[in-house]
Amino acid sequence: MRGEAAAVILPRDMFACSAVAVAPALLGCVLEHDTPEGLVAVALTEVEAYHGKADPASHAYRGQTPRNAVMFGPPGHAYVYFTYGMHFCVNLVCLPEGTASAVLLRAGRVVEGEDLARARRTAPGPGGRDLARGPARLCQALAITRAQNGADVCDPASRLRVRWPRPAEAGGGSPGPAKLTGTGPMGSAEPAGAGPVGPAELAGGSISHGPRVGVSAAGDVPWRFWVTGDPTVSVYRAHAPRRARPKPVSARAQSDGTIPL
DNA sequence: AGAAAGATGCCCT
DNA sequence: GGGCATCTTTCTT
Repeated sequence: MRGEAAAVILPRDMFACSAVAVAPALLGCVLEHDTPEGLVAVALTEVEAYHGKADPASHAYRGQTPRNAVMFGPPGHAYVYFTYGMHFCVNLVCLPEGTASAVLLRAGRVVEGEDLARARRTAPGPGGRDLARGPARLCQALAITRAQNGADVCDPASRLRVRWPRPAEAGGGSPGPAKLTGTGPMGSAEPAGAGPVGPAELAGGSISHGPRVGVSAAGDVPWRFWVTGDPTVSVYRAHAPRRARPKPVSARAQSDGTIPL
């Protein structure tokens, strides 16, 4: 394949706005992870914005900790966290160092390395639709783990990076990153549309938005964005607290069940 | 030190 | 639709 255009990595400016503005612009952009096994790339179809210390649902709400430190760092880096004892999820950090805005990548359509993605996924659904549907599945398909926490996705030399889609991947004309608009005041939530323009919009696709999935706080804020009608978008699920695991018969019970008088 | 909840996914009924 | 796997972080004694 000679003459294939070099990948257009997203400029760091793309992440200069708040997550609420950046999130819709990321729809259609391609996240790719180059590993010794091969390369897998997904075009993002569903994302969620988390607005740092002002957002009760954000990991950063209660301030900086060792876990969420990357969120407080410079924009354009990946914040990867481990949850439920078995899953990884990946965010892209927005706003300058010191703030903690980030976009959770919830789903994508595999556009490259589908066989490898399928091999990594234990239970891929029909047609590959489920290969990267859901934040943990997306990480599994791309082999994103703790090792990628802090990775600079704006560095062309990075194994984990985000690029503009190629024309065939965008489903139409895809001229490259549009001029950035609304790189305005930071630290406050801006209405969607005030930020960068993304591939999904430029390709004429429609973007939907609604409440975020599985969050217990600020469930009314419509900060989830997805490509309207795309089959790879995950199903909405409201936050449902799991019942506490049945405790031992008594906290004072001994291993054989005896309870001291 | 201990516990409770978690930005989930899978399997079962 | 509901239970469960499984471990880390963070908040409460």
